[in-house]
Amino acid sequence: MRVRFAQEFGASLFDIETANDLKDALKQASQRLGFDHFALSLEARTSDDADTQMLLHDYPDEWAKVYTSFDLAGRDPVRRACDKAFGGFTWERIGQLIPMTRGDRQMLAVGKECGIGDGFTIPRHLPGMARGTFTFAVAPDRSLPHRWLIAAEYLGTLALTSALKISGMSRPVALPRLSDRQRECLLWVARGKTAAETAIILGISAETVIQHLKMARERYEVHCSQSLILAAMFDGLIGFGDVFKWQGHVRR
Amino acid sequence: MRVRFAQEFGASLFDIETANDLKDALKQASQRLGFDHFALSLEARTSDDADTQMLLHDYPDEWAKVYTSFDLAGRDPVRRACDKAFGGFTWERIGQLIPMTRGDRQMLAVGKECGIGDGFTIPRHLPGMARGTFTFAVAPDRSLPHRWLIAAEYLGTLALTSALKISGMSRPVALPRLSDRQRECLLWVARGKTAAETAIILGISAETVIQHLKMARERYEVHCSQSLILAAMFDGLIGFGDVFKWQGHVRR
DNA sequence: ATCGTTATCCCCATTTCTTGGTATAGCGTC
DNA sequence: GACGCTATACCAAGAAATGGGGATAACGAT
Repeated sequence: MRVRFAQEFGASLFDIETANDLKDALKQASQRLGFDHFALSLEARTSDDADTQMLLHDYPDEWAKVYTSFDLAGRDPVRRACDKAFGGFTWERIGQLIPMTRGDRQMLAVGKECGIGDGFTIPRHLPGMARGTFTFAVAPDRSLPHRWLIAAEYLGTLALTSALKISGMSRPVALPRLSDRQRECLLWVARGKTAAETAIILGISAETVIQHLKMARERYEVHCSQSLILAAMFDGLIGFGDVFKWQGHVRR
Repeated sequence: MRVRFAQEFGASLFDIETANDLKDALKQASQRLGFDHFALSLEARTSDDADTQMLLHDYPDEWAKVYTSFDLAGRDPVRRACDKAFGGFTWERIGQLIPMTRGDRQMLAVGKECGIGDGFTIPRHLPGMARGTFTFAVAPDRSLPHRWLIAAEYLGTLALTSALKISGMSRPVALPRLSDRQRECLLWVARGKTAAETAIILGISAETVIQHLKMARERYEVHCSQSLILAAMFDGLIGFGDVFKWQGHVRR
């Protein structure tokens, strides 16, 4: 029974200490569950140094080559859907999670040509700390083992937890802190106001607003307002609710 | 068999449209899985209204009263642990996830006095959009059904997904559609590139990039790049994963 | 065959942002 | 009292975005 296997396998994961061992174990486990391929991707913000990135997979070389050389990561619909789902999703459901462009469909088609048919992807996020996905995939002529997706999701979660442990990420990085005024200015800019408009709204000089934004950018070590807004939003300093709700009525 | 039950129950969740129906269903399901209590908490940032907060539970009145009146949410070790775990965790494992203070232990003890013994909590996050937890708990004299925690985690995830659907609702059509090129330009701008830099990256003229962005703004009926980025991100056209490197550019 | 969409390119005028400075004042801490 | 942080305000130069005009070509669908 697959669920029991997943449980036992999960227990064995706790002894794993290197990425290579993890990869081997995952390759075995994914096939045992009825999949042809797996891919684990983890991005964690570690203490002071750079961020940790881990990518383990047994995708066909062809696909990996196409994916990296054509910079497909930037247009991967699977990755975008990961920001919309609490739990694992089969790729046929992506269209329900996000709007699919023609290019998106084409990308999935190219994947099929390279040996990646249908897939099941598990997204996991720790705000401001880590983001990971685990994908199980089957060859184009085969179908997903729907009965065992629960076991697969469990296993994927454990794999990501293990990967997080391996990547040596225990301490959270200190988030940049903005002053109240800085955040306030940032929020109005995120709402689409210019610095001058924000100044009127807050009842201060436009130069001051510019100064606050300047300081905020310095703290986040970015050099444009777009990056500042997205970084602050990623860290939870501002949210879509803050940005959209003030508009009074529904955007859609 | 519990896993099959969880699957069937999960399917039934998709028809639920109100929080009350969800609560009734979850009460039944949690008991069927061998738990005494459940609690679902969801903070979602939707376009409708303000931020949505949903709290469904069948905890003893006493505990609910203590929890809210003493504002324990701010110092709840379970909540803190939720920021550290990719998957569900039993409360006995909290100490491995976060440092436990005396006050933390005391809080769990108070919970026991109110009828909440051991628990299993499932944390789920969608950066910038939603944060939710689902907890299964048993009475102080009973122990968690460890064999069915996999089914429980699956069920909890579906419940959170359902809650998100209920709170956000309204996913009609009318999503502005961007062409692939427009989206591509938008993505690079969201990554902090200027139009000129984007032009070099894409191998086209800067004027063309500006034109694509112009068209994209018109389709979304906004007049600045900030609003365009946020709107596109809200719709899932681009995601945090797309923005924060996967190409070697590190956000510190 | 025409229409709509997409992608590409160009010009111009104006506004806004970004970066580099400087400066005063209040507030709390050591 | 000195120090650090915050909020406020100003100046100047250059880079970038925005909004208003254009145009050509390829492609697919009606």
